[in-house]
This record gives sequence, structure tokens and C-alpha cells, in this order.
Amino acid sequence: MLKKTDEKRDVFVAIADPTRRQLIRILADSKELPLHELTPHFQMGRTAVSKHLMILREADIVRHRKSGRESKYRLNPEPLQEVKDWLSFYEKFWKERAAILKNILEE
Amino acid sequence: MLKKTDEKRDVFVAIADPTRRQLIRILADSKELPLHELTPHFQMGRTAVSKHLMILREADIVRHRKSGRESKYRLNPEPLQEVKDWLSFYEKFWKERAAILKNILEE
DNA sequence: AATAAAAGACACCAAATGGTTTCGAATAGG
DNA sequence: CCTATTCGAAACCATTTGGTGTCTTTTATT
Repeated sequence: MLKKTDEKRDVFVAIADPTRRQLIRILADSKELPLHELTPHFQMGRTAVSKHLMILREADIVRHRKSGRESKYRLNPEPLQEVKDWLSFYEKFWKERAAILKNILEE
Repeated sequence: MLKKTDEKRDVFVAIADPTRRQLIRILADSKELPLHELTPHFQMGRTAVSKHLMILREADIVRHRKSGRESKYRLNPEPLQEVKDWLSFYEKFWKERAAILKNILEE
């Protein structure tokens, strides 16, 4: 299921899954969390959450640090910039459309 | 493979595929294109491209119109706003980080 | 009227995805 | 030292995904 850790995972694919977006959200609210504190937020088992975290790590959206027997995860938001850059190209299109619609409504 | 056309497709899933992002890009550059003009941009066959367009339609990123024997597709960028909204929450995180890094470098 | 072009519908397939359970290794604590 | 906790790795499984080829229908063109 997983690529080798050193292989880069597509950021767009990484954020496509709702579980992974929720993981990103939870990690945004706290500096660092071990796996066993992340797991109870979800219905699925620990291993499944761990796999989602691995996919986020492959996209470098999440960083990893071992501390004793715990494995702590933290958010690294930078790769999301790529999505933002991609979107910025299309922003002008929907803004144009919104402007046109606004003009029509004002007439 | 496909959901019923009236079922809403997740925008994040729709943009996760590179072929679909390229379709979005091509359609951004032209008002409207029939399937047989979109197909030669890709290595895959017509049916595959058609399916990708269907997924984009289910996410309402692409609109569809039949004109004679042609089937014309055009971009509808509005749903991308949802991605932008999602990103905007995390923007402050990477900007903070960038600022911290900048300060360190300036010392 | 006959033919060619365009596209949708469908059956099919291999590979990827998202989950599970089981096992073993490392660490913490009584 | 023994036991419990935490986690990763691996095998496994069902479903989804991304592609193919074939067939039919509709529409243009000659």
C-alpha cells in the first residue's frame, strides 16, 4: 500500500482523503502528538491511522520523531503551498465569474 | 467505477489525479472543447478521458453541453473555492514558520 | 441512402487504496 | 526481572481506481 518512505508522495493525493485532512487539522491544534492520542479521534484501528500518517509523511506534510516508545507526529504545513500555488492560477477565473454575476444582479 | 451523475463527488478527490488537473488546465485556456479535441493531449484512449471528465462533472468543476454529435466541456472553477477555503486555515501556519526562518537567517 | 465521425454504455482487468489481524521489537514501570 | 504499553511490519482482503476494448446510437457528410 505504501511507497518507500524516501519516495515523494503527491501532496494532492495526500490531502484527498478526509481522514488525512482531519489528521492535519488535529495536528494543527497541537505541537506534537503520539499515535495513541491521535487514534481515538477515529473509528478505525491504530494501524490504519498509522498508515495515513505514513502517507502524510511521504508528502512531508507531517514530520515524525521517536521519543521513547512513543512516536510523535507534528504538522509541517509548507508542502500545502504547492496546492495554494496551483489554485492561484484559477482564482482569477472564479473571481471574473463572480464579478460578472454581481454585475448582472445589480442591473 | 463512477457514481451516479447526480451524486456529488469530493472536490479534493477530483483534483488528486494529474490527468484531471491537466484537463482543468486545458479547459481554462479555452471556452469550450469537445471530447475529441481533448483526447489527443493524452496518451490514454478516448473512453478514459471521458471518464475523467465525468468525475470532474460530478464535482461540478466541469460543465457539459451536447452540440450535434459533439459533447462540449467547459470549466466551472467555483468548486475550487472549497479547496482555497480549506487552505486558508493553514496558511497562517506556514507563514509563521517562514517568518521565524527569516528572522533566524537575518541574525 | 450510405458511410464516417463522435460519443455514451458496458463488460472487463490489473493495480492501488483503505481497512483488518497478527506478530515481534523496543521501552517504561511495578 | 517481568509485564504492559506503544508502535511498526507484514500478510491479507474487499472495494475503488484508472485503464482497456467492443457495441450501439446519434449526427454529419458525400
